[in-house]
Amino acid sequence: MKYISLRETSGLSRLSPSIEDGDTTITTAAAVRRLRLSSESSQSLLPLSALDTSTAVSQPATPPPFNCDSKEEISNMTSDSEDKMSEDCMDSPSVEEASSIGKLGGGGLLKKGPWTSAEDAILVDYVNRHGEGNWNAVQKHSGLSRCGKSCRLRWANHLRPDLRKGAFTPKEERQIIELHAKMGNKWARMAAEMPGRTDNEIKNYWNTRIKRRHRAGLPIYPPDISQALHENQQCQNVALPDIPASGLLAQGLGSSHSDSLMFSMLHPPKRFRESRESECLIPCVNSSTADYFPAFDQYPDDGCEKITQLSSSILPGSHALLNGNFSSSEPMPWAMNPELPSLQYSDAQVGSWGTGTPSSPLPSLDSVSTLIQSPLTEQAQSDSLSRRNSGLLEAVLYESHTLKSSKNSSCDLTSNVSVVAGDAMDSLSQNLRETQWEIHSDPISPLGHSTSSVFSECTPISGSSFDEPHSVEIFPECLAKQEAVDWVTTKCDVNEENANQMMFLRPDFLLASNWFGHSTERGREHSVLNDTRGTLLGEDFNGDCKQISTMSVSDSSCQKRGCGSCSWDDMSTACELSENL
DNA sequence: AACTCCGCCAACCGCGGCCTC
DNA sequence: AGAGGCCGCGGTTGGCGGAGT
Repeated sequence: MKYISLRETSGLSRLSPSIEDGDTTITTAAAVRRLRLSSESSQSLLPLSALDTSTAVSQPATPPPFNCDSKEEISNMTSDSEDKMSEDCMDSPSVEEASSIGKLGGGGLLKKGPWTSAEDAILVDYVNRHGEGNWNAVQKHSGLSRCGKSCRLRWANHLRPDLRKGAFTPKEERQIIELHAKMGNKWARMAAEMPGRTDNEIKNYWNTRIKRRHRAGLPIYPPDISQALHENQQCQNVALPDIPASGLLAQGLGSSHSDSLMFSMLHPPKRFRESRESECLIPCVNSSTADYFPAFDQYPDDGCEKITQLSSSILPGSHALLNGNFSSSEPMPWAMNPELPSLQYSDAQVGSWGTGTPSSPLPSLDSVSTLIQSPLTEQAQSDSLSRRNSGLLEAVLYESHTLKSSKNSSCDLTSNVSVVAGDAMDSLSQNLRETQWEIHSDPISPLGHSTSSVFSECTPISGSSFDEPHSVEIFPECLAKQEAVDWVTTKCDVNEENANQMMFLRPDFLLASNWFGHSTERGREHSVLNDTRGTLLGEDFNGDCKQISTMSVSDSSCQKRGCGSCSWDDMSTACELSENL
């Protein structure tokens, strides 16, 4: 027989785990009644077997006297809710707090802090009589000195009869991971997928899990999920190249501004009352995820921590993790790679794009959102893990590869350079595919030294969001980069129809063009360009860029188009040129 | 036993969307 | 159209309790 200790004085919430212990699941509302029953018997220990969960929902119109966690409270209980509140507050541990905020109830200042069982009972009673919603009326009509928000939160997180309290089961943990992989930090959506669980629970679980794993230097997601989503990405996001240049630019260079633009455009609305439109954002994940993560069971909870010890420094590029602050609005390290298009391109994508999938429809916003939120992983991680395997290089190579295919003969990109680049890309991709996580520990790029340092000055590129304040704090250059990007994006009126024309705005395209290469030739005029380039891509970029530029300039379809002489401070010219393409 | 550190989690806060007037 | 209220979501905070020293 299990007993619930009633020594707790800070509300019911901390009783819940005890109640939940074992397979028994009862609601907190039921616990209210339990406590009431226990108070009547004046027992300090309540036998669980005596609990009756069936009565949790039906509350009497006038709550009978009930226990407020202490015998003193019991003796002070009256049938009047406000009196109960007063007594409860006087006896509750939050009395100091309550007194510190002034008069309680009756239109006075609203109480804050932990809920007492008396308040819980009042709220439960009110909801049972009037139903959910109209939370501001609770305070008016029930005597509770709590704001509507607080009432709603308390009800939703603790008093709802259909809540499942207690620790997450391994199955639920797996589900959370999968859902997070699919949705990012959409806790409410995740909670909707997990009946009986609240967004707060899930959020807390995730945050603590992230912290734990971060401390352990382990990846957030088990390799299986990474692999599954990676594969998923292959069959989902084949049309990214068709995304307007503005989007890619925003993606590629990221920033608080362009990022927000992108997210406002690409992320589904916060609310999705109408439907679960995103049910199939990642069909493979969504549908019977266990099928897609067959090996995940071997990583219950922290089981996967046993794996990938090889990645001693996980996601060094993730500023969130680096900071020990897991903040949210960014997708998780790999659920958030809107920053660089290159990081979004899986090897398979590159392959599929390279081989051309012209019929591929433009992804829906949701799918794009999914792409941004969930994908990338090995590559992004390897990118971030590997100083030698910058995503930028892949972007350049990819772009070269893509241009070769998409432009066909019109743009003769089938030069040796392109072939070499494509081969290198294939090689790199193959390497990535084969080595998977191992690459993290020893990511020897087939391209040897590369643009490794390109992004070293701006870590967010390797898998984090730009919209975090601390990212700016740590990487002040990002601000300047953002400004440059903003400037570019605002200077040129980009629309989807001109996406191809505006391709030159894509950073990878820029890299492949001779814009940068010519910068030195034009002397001081292009100091701005140099600065911008350095700002955008990091100081170390220059050296690496020369190589890239040299590579690309040789075939330089861009050069033929005459856009090689554009400078960042003359974007109107660039726009004009784009129109003439 | 006393103290500190850390994890967990309930609750608060700010923001933004929706709805009504 | 827009102002205000309501509601929900996501991020953050602070308290509690357990573990470690």
